[in-house]
Amino acid sequence: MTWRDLRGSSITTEHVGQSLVVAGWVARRRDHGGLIFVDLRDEAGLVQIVINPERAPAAAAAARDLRNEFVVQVLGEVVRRSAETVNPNMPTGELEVQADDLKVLSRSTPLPFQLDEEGVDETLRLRYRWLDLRREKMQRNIRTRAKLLSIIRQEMEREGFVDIETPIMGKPTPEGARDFLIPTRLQPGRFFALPQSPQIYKQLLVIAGFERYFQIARCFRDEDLRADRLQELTQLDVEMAYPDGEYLFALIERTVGRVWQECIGVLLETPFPRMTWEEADLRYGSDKPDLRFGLEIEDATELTRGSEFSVFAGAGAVRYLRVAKELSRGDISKLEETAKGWGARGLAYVVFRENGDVSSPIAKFLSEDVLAALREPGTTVLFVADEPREVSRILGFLRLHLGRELGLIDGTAWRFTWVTDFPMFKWDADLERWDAEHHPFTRPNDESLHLLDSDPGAAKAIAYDLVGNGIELAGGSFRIHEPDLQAKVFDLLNISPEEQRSKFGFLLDALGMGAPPHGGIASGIDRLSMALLDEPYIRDTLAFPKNQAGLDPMSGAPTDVTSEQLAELGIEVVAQEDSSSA
RNA sequence: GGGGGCGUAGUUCAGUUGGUUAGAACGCCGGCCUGUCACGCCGGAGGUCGCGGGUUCGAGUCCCGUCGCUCCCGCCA
Repeated sequence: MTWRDLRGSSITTEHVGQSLVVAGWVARRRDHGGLIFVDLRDEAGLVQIVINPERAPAAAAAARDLRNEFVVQVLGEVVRRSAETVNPNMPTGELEVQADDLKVLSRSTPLPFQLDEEGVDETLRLRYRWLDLRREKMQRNIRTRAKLLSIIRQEMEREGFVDIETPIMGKPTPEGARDFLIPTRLQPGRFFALPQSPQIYKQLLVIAGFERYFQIARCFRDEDLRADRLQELTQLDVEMAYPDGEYLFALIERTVGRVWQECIGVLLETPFPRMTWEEADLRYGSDKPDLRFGLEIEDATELTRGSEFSVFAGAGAVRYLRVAKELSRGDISKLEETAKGWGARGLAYVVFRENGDVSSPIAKFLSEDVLAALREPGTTVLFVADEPREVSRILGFLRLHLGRELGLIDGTAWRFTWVTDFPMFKWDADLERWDAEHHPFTRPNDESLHLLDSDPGAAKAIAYDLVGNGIELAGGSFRIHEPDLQAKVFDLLNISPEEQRSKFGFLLDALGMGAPPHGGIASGIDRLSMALLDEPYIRDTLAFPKNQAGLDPMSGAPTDVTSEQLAELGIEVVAQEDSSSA
């Protein structure tokens, strides 16, 4: 007799009556009615194996010692059980395999945690990641991520984008995040850096004549980790010559649309709506607005200009959120504390009661006209007054906070939007200089070119982000392709000509040798997976993540190295936090 | 760098105003039952209450310190 080998795939009703070889982990074993029942766990879930000692004495003997998580291989016939004997709540379904033979392929020690248990300590999960990954949710996450990557590659290749790898060991970058540095034996005392992004390489590739480039690139940043932040991340990197914004947006919309539909069966409405950065800032206090709920920011700067309330009268902007509810004093003072944590100086409020009363410590400073203009019975108005960007920032935080606290967010909705026309620069008040909002290679739009000299803060970039449910999922820009314009932007960013030469000389040289207009977009695959899977922890979109301290509990990396290794590299470790002997 | 939370059995947790021998569930080991499926029943093993110090007649519990994990702020062009 020939056996059909079904190891690695799953049994369906089509297999009824056939003899098969199946294999998997033993999830449970039960003895009953003289029979031995074994639930095998494989990719598809659980399959029940029944061993009758009279029919298969050898299999029964082999199954006697089975405990959890042995790997076994079973030869047997698939049977469908009669309807009246099937318990509708049965996890193993209506099919079972009647075993003729059973072989233990691999044994297991008792597991450090149970695979069906929720809330297991993350360090333990990471320490035994190979077990953690056997769990249904992790299987789904990792497999879905693979599908996402596959769809992205298909779409990019269909459009003629060429997949080109760029160096992992590169030049340390002066701007942006902290670099991971790599010493090298051949050049003691000198360091490579891991790339924070292939930004300059991709520009060079387009300048080199690869008019459409893409890469699924690994990027590294030596910054603190968060629930939604990694040090080592994966990014779809796209760049093209003669860029066309509409084309790029449509490309991303089509790709994201396919991903959502084929991975989770959600049909996204495209094209995605768009708003300018300024609009996002004014209405949502954020450059990544969560559009799953309203609660938009309203402006009262003009309305309160003549107010006797000095905080309002002297502020650069007075804006407010209107909550459709009469908040209590306690609620409001809690909100004020929270807002102060974000740097708010205070939180003025007016409660318009259903009965027409007005409760507010500042009402006496506001004219009847002002109150009449704001009046909406049964609502609470929360004001923040300060410089415009502060007001935006604080109300943006407050809006999200209230959205969560008041349960305004529709957890089933998918709301995507493009945010366009980012500012070129933001003012760093501490260092008293301009910083690039996006990065130093971003192109100002044509209308903003003349503002670079007169009013850099007002200059807008050809830069855009894709935001989904308040998460930044992609971002890109058109780049500067003229060396003189690039030098001018470097000047504005307070990078001296000498620094420009030493740090970016090769880019300036390349731009000076016939660089075509170019631009592109990049998308964080980890964040995209998070959004797609509705997974609050970015680490659970990855097979082998580091923990929040940047350590790998499984391998123990990073570790000490021998003094010989250090000597070869010409490195001396001066001060070492002594955590090993504690 | 700063703030919050957590740390008790292999795992997830409970543990009262400080009070005898620190408990439960699951897992593990042994036995029984016998078309079971979160099987059921009986029995058993398993603990430096993260670590150090203090207060007290007495500390899992209170205080101080410290370590680890986690969430947040800073930071992440």
